[in-house]
Formats: sequence, C-alpha cells, structure tokens
Amino acid sequence: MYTPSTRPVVLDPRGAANICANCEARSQSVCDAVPDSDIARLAAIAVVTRAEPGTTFIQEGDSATHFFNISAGTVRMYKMLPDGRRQITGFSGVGHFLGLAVSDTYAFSAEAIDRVRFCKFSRARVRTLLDDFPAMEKRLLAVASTELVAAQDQMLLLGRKTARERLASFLMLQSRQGTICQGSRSRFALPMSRGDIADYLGLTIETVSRTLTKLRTEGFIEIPSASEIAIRAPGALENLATGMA
Amino acid sequence: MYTPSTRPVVLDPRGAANICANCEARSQSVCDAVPDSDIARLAAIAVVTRAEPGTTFIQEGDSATHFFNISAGTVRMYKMLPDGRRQITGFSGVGHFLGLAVSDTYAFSAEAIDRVRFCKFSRARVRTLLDDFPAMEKRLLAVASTELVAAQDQMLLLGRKTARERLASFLMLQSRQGTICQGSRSRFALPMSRGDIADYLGLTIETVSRTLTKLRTEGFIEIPSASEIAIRAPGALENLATGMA
DNA sequence: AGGCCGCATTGATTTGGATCAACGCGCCGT
DNA sequence: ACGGCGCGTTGATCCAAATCAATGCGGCCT
Repeated sequence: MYTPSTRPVVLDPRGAANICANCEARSQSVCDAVPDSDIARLAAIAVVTRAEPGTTFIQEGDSATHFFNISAGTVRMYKMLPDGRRQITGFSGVGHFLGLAVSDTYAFSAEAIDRVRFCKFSRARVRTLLDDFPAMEKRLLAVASTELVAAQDQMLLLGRKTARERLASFLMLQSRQGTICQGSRSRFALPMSRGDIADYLGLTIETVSRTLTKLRTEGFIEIPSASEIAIRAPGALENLATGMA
Repeated sequence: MYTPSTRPVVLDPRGAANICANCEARSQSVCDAVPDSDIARLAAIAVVTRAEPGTTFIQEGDSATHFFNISAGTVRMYKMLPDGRRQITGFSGVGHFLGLAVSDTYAFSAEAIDRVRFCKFSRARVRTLLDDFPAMEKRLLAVASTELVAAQDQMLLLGRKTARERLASFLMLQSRQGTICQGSRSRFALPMSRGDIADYLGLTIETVSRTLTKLRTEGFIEIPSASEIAIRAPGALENLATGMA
C-alpha cells in the first residue's frame, strides 16, 4: 500500500530560455497563458525534473513550496489514513497543474505511476509572475473550477454508485481522456494498477478485477491485456455509468 | 428524496448602493475584495433574493447564468442519479460563494435548508467587474482552492472511512464551522435533517441515527435535541474522525 | 530454460451497512 | 384536546462488497 521510493532527479536546475518555448506540453497547460514574448521569464523559474515509477514527489503535510506541471507520464494523487487505507483523489497526465492550495502545506501526496517528467515552480516566484500575467490567474481559476466539478462527480460516485457503476464511470472517463492506443479508437491504455483503480473508486482489488471480468463476459468491454481496455458498447456503458441501467 | 418547491423571492431587483455597504456577510465573503470606494458598482449588479426552506434555486444542468453569495441561512448542494439517489456535495452558510464552473451549465443543484438570503450576480457582469478588481479574482481562486481541499477530504471520507468515522468527521467539521449555540461552547446546531446528513456521508438515515445513538451511549457526544449536538470528548472524537481509534 | 516475484484473477466465506418493518414523538392545524 | 403527519429511532433480516485464501501468469533475473 505504501511504497518508499527513490528521489526525483533534477534534469535542468536552472531553466534555459528554450525549455518552455519548446515544451510539447505547453499548449495543454496553464503555461500557455504566458505569451511567447515573455516565455523566458517562465523558463527562468522552471526546474525540469524526472521521477521514476513509484517516486513520491509531493508528500501530504509537507511545507507547500512549489507548484508542479506534468509534461510527461501519469501521476496519482492520494490521501492516506494512519492505518494505511488510501484514497486516490485523481490521476494527472500531461498538462495537468498540481499544488493549488491556500494552506501552507500540501493537502495530498503525489507519486509517479510510470516515468514522469514535470516542471517545478517556486510558489513565491509564481506569485510575482501572476501579478504580471492576469491571464494566467484566470487559467488557474478555470483549472480549479474544472477540478471542483470533477471532484463533485467523484463524490457522487463514491457516495452513491455501485461497484459496477463505478467501473463503468471510470472506464468512460479513461476512454475520454486516457492514452489512446493504436488500433481501434475505442481502445486505450490503463497506466495504473488494479490497486490504484480500487483506491480511486473506493473498492478493493478483488472487486475491481471481478467487476471488469463481468463487464467483459457481458460484452461491454474487451481486455486485451491487464493494462489495456477496449470499449465494445460505449452507449450501454455510459448508461451504466450514469445509473440509467 | 426530491422536493418540488416554491420559487425564490426577489427582495431587491435593482440593488440600492447601500445594500453591499451594509451587508453583514460582506466581511466573510469575496465581496470584501471590492473596496468601499467602489462598492456601489458591486451593489449595482447584486440582486438580493430570499428562498424559503426546501426551495431549489440552482438546478443541475440549467444554463449557468449567475453567481450566488449566501448572506443568511444554510444551503445544501447536491447531485442526483436518475433513479433518485442523491449525493450532497456540501453545505454552504453565510459568506459562501456558489456557482464557480467553467461549463455553461450548473454542475449541481442547490436548495435552501432553512430560510436563506443570497445575492445573485449575472456572470457576464461579474466578469467585467473582475477585470477591474484582480483582488477579487485572487479571492475566487482562494475559495476554489479551499473547496478543492475540502472535496479531497470528502473523497477520503466517502471512499475509505467507516460509518463511525464519517459521523465523527462530520460532527468535528460542524463543531468547527457550524452555528454555535448558547451554553456550552462545544454545543452546536445541525440545521440539516438526518436524511441530508446521510446523503452527505454516503450512508442511509438509519445508519446515521444508529451511529449517533451509539456515539452518545459511549459518551463521545450528547444529543439534547435531534438538531443539536454537544461534543463531550473532542479529542477522542477527532481521533475517531482521523482513523486513529 | 528455470524459478521467483509481483500483479491479477477466481473462489469461499464473512460482515458492515442497506433494506424492510414497526413504532415513538413532537408539531401543527382544526 | 385530538388526530395526523413528518421525522427520527430501533429492531430484524438481507446482500453487495470486503476479507480470506488459493491459483494463474507474465516479466525479469540468473
């Protein structure tokens, strides 16, 4: 349940001007709000870092000194109870922004699932940057609002949906925003383990496995490998997900 | 589960300049970010409205035309599944700001629990106001961040806590932010029904009732009336809430 | 090629909370 | 004062998912 981990590796401690200009994640992230003409200011405060699978790079309760922007890979955010029970509050992929919080400590932990690359920004420096780029502040508000809506959906899922409905919701979400595999366009990769899915959906590994198998035998989905899913009946699965079954 | 309701009553369709200046909720809300010198501009776009108990004044899925600021009473926000299952995503009291969303439809419904007074602001007009008062935009970001942290806590509760731990968490939260009754300072009012508490905690009415009774017989709390609670053992209850029991 | 290890699946049994059912009580309207 | 009704409590039973327990399987190291 809890994996001690290696440390993240800093790739570029003092950002060169081009790291942001050439960043392939920029268009998908809040960094897009800084115009080309000023991109060097952003690059100057960005610290590019890599984290190997399993590495914890944000620890709940630690002093919140940085913001993070994911530029490659997938991250799990989670909270834990003292006895080891874990709730994954979300998965973050390319372009996602982490670390919004008013408090001076992080409210959650974050771990690399696969190999992850992200930019670290000192909070203090971002604050001064925000004063010059109100468009970025607007983007942050939009990000926070979007996440709030997602969080409310997740509360409905955790509080009121059955295991079957939870898996259906999760699969539909992943098919929308997950990594699309070559081949059938309804096919996608699941970078996270069954344990991660269970801790995201408030279930156990066994229930996740059993329910996926059931959805497969009933013809809703295919499971070409443990980390790949193809949706056979998107409409029916969506109905399941929204409790209309 | 679903209560059809009377319509909210508009008290002051065209805000007089003093309605914001004299508003007792202002200091507790985002409106505080508008300085006294400009408060008339805020008042000009505020529509003061009252809603009787049970009135739905935001309907999930409706076109999101307004923001809301609660100035009296308590509100429940919720999402529903087609078959009537309900998840309450939060309760809002004086000073709370509702309606943040990027989407053009509301992501949740909101109902008055007791008699509620709130200010309605057209989104379009707030947007122009925000351009002139970046401090307000910062306040909104702070509000959104705070709610995001609360939402993550609630996900942990819904996904991983036992009924006992959920009630303990809820009672500790209410004792911190709820209406304090006269008498013992550990005593507070619960404006919401057992059904509301159940739908907030992902439980049934029966489990809420039984669990409260158990906490009472075990000496953690007193229940002077169905809508009042006194905490007898705050430390022990907090330990329960955080899973350290 | 073999064996180990971590993840996933599948099966048997248990259980916390849901559901079904009855009753108590305070409040309101007549 | 009475009766009805909505809300809350309490009791009996059920069930979806958790827990306990093997077993399968693929990748990696030697």
